Amino acid sequence: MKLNPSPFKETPEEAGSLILERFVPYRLSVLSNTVSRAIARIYAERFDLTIPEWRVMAQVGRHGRLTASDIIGLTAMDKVRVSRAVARLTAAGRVEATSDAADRRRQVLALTAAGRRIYREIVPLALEREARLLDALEPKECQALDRLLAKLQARASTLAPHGEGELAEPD
Amino acid sequence: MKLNPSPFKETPEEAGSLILERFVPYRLSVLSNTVSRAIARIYAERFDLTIPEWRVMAQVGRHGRLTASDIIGLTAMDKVRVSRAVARLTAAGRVEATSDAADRRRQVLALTAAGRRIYREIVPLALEREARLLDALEPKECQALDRLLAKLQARASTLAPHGEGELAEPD
DNA sequence: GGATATTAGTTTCATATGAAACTAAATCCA
DNA sequence: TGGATTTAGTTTCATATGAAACTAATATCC
Repeated sequence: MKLNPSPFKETPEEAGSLILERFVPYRLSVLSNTVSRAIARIYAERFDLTIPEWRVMAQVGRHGRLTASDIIGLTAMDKVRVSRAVARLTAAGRVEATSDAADRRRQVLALTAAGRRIYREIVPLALEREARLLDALEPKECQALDRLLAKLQARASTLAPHGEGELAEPD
Repeated sequence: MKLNPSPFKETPEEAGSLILERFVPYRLSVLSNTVSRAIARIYAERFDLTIPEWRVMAQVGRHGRLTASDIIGLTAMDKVRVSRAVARLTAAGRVEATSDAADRRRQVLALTAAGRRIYREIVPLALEREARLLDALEPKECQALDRLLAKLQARASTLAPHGEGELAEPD
């Protein structure tokens, strides 16, 4: 299969040379980290929440009762990260874990009243941040972004070791 | 200023609710990490290089003689990360650091012969991975991606604590 | 000239990460 | 039934990270 040359290095001098600032994996990494940092700050400062914890709360807040395994499937995080996030959330009284009577290996998770309160507070803030980011784009560009992210994720998952995935650092 | 509502949650039931899988910061994070993982594997397995080291080599390989400060400006990495990457690269004999006679706080970095050899080997592999990723897109979409990444990065930098930036983890 | 403030880069320290090993509970299957 | 395998989740351990403190050299200001 002939690969589509990147449109970013069309000029002849650039063919075969690598300019990091135009290298898409690098750009994605820097962008993702800039955005994450901005959002993580809200979670951390106002709610003492890490990103893994936020993801757990987002899923439990939306879906109701979930097990850790469900969350692993829903959040692209590995089980160690989920386990630790859940441990911290339960310690903080934001999530309650009750062991499933039908299968006592499983813990069914649900937000506590305090957890729900925080959830209701965070969601608008998170949406507002996202809106502020997307506000840099025209509505059509937003739709294009949606499609591009989906296509790239699908492709990237086939290139990755395991499938899709999350890790701590980037290029 | 009225914020443009995200086009991904137009349906009324979704307004004000947050679906993580559609949340752009989350999607960016997962995509970036999937891509990074796939590329980092090449660097690590074949060359025993970390991503920070790869970035340093990419910049020194392209620009010739640079100081650590130059690299900080060019790579969105903080000085600790650059310092460690450079230390490992010099220990491995891939980069040579000579202290600048004019300002002896500075170390001027350059690839050694071994470093250049590796650099020439990696660049095509990295470009090939990028091409394989972008090959999921139409040429027009590639151009759109280029523009979207630029716009989003510009906006994100204004939302972030410091400016643009890199960190270890994401949402 | 010489005290003070900056700048380049390194080290320390506390925290986050994930692969691999582990524990406990189900499930398989003979 | 009862041993072997799988699955849910936790713990261990080695590594990566970055804020803050630090060192050394230069620039500034009087």
